[in-house]
Amino acid sequence: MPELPEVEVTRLGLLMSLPGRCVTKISSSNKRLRLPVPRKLLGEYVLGSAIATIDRRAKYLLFRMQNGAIMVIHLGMTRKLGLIASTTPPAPHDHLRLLLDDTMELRFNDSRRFGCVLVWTPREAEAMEAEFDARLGVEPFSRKFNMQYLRQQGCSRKTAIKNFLMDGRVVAGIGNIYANEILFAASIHPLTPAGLLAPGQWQAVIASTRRILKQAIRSGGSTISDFLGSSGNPGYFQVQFKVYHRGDEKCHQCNNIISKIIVGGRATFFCPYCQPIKTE
DNA sequence: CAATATACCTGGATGC
DNA sequence: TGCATCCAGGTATATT
Repeated sequence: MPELPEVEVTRLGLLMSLPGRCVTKISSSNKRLRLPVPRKLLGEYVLGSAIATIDRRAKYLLFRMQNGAIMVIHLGMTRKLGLIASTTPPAPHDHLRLLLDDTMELRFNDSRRFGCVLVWTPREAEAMEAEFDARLGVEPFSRKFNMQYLRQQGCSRKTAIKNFLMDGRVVAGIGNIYANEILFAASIHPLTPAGLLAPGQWQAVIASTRRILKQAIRSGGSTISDFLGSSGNPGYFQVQFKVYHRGDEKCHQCNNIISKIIVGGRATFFCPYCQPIKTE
């Protein structure tokens, strides 16, 4: 389930060898992803062009082409985007394959088809990116992710802090797993209404978010070499989960039992002792 | 306007 | 063993 850290790890992996490579052939499945794959635009603006660099915004990867076009890829749920030897037989659910001039292939495999591929032409790229950017929340590692912003966004909202953190229009890149882990690290009960957080709790949210995401990126980064394999990269952060998927197990911090509840339709894990409802 | 529900999709786990 | 059912989860859209 790619959230910000997994997308960032993917980006860092691709950055090691993709910039400067020219796309020499494109094949795509006829399956519709979240949106149809823009085969025509891929042929016009990605085929025959070199990849300049790759950026990330929220959970999206932005492949900046040397001709000014931008190819946007969202990994959906399945986190399989990697460089593979072009001789490797195609796998089921390979939806996009970009052959490169060094005989490697960039393959996007998305069995559940929750991902998407977009192409912005050189002419429209700037405007599209600005519009795209405006719809998304602040990046957790940017200066905009600060107490003033969070209190201003959160003050009038009754929704649970966990839903608030997962709202991509407020903060970019936090999904269900990291929302659980961040709130444990911040000692905040996931059901606490966002509007009732005390200043110290907002500070804890900010610090914990950055710390957890950074740790996760570092742990995932240790498997970057797996990008050259065919099996995707598992990363190592899951062994560090403090609460996610640990319902009925003991809290590592206090030995009490981790609770599992449903918040906003999502499985939510927390330690009732370490994360009391408390709004100072 | 905020909050909640639903649709999209497949593979793996679980239940009978 | 095999079949049905549920669950996972990001995001756009619809509904309350």
